[in-house]
Amino acid sequence: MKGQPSGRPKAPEVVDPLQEQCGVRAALDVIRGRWKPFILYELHLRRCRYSELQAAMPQVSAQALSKQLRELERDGIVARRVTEDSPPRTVYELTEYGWTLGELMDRLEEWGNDFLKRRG
Amino acid sequence: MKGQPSGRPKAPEVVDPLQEQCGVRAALDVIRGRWKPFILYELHLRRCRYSELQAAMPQVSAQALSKQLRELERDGIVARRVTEDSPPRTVYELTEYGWTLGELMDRLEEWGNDFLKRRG
DNA sequence: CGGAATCCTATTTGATACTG
DNA sequence: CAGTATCAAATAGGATTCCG
Repeated sequence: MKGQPSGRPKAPEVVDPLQEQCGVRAALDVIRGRWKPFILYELHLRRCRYSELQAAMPQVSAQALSKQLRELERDGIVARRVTEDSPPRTVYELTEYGWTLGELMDRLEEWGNDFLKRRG
Repeated sequence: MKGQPSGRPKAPEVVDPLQEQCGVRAALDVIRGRWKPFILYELHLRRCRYSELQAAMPQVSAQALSKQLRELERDGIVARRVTEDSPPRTVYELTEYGWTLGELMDRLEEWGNDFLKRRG
């Protein structure tokens, strides 16, 4: 999450350092965006061009896709690469660090699927 | 650097990204709230009364705490129990199912702490 | 004490249009 | 193709107040 707790205009801001340094929060912030799990899923299957990602997720708007990709880039999960071919192509792929999310995503999916089953 | 990606996600066979039945999304929705990780952390240490949770998280408002607790209740993670004592006390505790989140939370924390270290 | 109701702000997401 | 700009809508979270 960006910066400080934002909704406290009047009170003097005391930010609990433990809170900002919380690993769980940090991890959630990285993967939390609405489309990020899907982006990660697609990119774990193959490198993708922007338009391929759009095609794989027809419901995401261009703007939303851009934003989530930039955030994933900023966080070192995804790399944007322009190929040397002609015509050059923009491709997105997981960074090496991005691949370390794999196990975590597996757990999330595992727990989440069980949750969905229980909830019916 | 690390060698080859060690945690390569096992590709779930067929995932329709359009479907809202995505396990990852479901899991994230359960734990995503701003205070939920902290609530889960506190409750994994001990049963807590409402006011104890407030004391443990001085920055959360009563309204926000209520809301997150109700959501966790709805999702079967947390149980609200009123004791038979006099005066009666309201206590919150993890359900049995709630405890199954433990491993997932550990992974999140682990990855997140590494992320924070890298980011400096 | 343990909340619910109300109101308000900030962040997130989406829709649409436009550009190199 | 690969985005950006702009605006509108939805949502999350906080502050304050009030109640049993």
